[in-house]
Amino acid sequence: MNEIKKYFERVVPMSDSDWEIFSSKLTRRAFPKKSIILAQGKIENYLSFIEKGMIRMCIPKEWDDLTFSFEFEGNFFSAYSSFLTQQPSDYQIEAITETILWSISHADLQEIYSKTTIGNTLGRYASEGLYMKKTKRELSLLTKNAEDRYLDLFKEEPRLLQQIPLKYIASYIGITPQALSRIRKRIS
Amino acid sequence: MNEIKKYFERVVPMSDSDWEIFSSKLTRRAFPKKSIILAQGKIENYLSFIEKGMIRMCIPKEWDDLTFSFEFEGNFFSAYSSFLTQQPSDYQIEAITETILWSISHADLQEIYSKTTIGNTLGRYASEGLYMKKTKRELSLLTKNAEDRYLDLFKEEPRLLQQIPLKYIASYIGITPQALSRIRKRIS
DNA sequence: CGCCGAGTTGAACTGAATCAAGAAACGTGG
DNA sequence: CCACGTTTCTTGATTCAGTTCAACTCGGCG
Repeated sequence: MNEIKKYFERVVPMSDSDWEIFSSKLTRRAFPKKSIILAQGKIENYLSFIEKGMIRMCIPKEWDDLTFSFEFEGNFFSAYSSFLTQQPSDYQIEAITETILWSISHADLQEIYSKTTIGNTLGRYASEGLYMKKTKRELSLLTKNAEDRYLDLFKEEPRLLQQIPLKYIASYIGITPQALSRIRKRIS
Repeated sequence: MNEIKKYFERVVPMSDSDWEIFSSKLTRRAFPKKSIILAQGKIENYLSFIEKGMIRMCIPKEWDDLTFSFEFEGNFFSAYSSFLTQQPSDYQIEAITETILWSISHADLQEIYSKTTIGNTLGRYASEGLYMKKTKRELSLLTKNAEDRYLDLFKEEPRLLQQIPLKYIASYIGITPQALSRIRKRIS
């Protein structure tokens, strides 16, 4: 759980009392490999920090299961739109490996927003980060070919690509599993 | 300027005093056709409402000028990342036609955030909207072909496609001008 | 043991890029 | 207001990345 405090303090200094308020709201949640953390159509009630494991966000029905993002140890995630609007989520969140989360509920987070000054800073930082990540992906999809997108992903998260099924990576990159298989063969 | 109040009130009710505070900070800015509203590398100082005209956000150097979005009359825009972080903008903003904006500066907006309760609501609403727009575009780029993306754009904003140079639309869709020319021919 | 999902490989096909050249529209100066 | 050069758009021919369909292999699990 100490990892979470470190994460915050990379962004903004946090007083002991702020941390006290925040950490008291955290709930530990564990998910086995391949389990569903948030089903499509459900309302996202949590903002979660990944202590261990990795997850993917996807739309299972779209184009035979489309992956939109992966998240790994030491990062926050949420089905952001659903969490903010409290409407059913278009996206599904799945645990790729066994995963341990520290989660804060929507209601508790609102309370933190009202009780601490850093709440809003962190919230804005989160939304900025998400936005910029999407922007980067947009640029990549528009200007790069599949091979370059694969290499970019590999460069960022080499350790993970070992553990993630090829078909998920392919759908994230925006190509078929066959095409990715050929790319891997070509570059190795 | 009354359009702006209407815009806000679609989102959240606004008291007269809130509106008074807000509107007193608005500056009218006019730009001729093809002029640069914000050059790449400059820091975005404004959040702007389009009273008249249309703009596009682009990266002029990337892949020979890549268009990321269009914005039209009755909407807000900003080089969002630059505005929030007050760092130089990767994007350039250009007036496609003659354009009239009502703009609020970064400093004034901070003041409004502190003076009114709706400021934060509106700010969050703006970032949500931007995020969801990007998400929609991501899905479109991953699952649809160029022709469908063109038809989608046409469906949303038919009046505009007349006025926007084909090459900008092509780069927004993610194809070459030649390919878009052929698509237009095919579907007409 | 046998099955089933995941990955690999091959062959044919297709949407879009690229290269190239001509036509139309546009703006600027004489 | 026309003439010129420049930019934008169109059209054709060729090439290429990635899809689709199909068959085969491998590893894990009931």
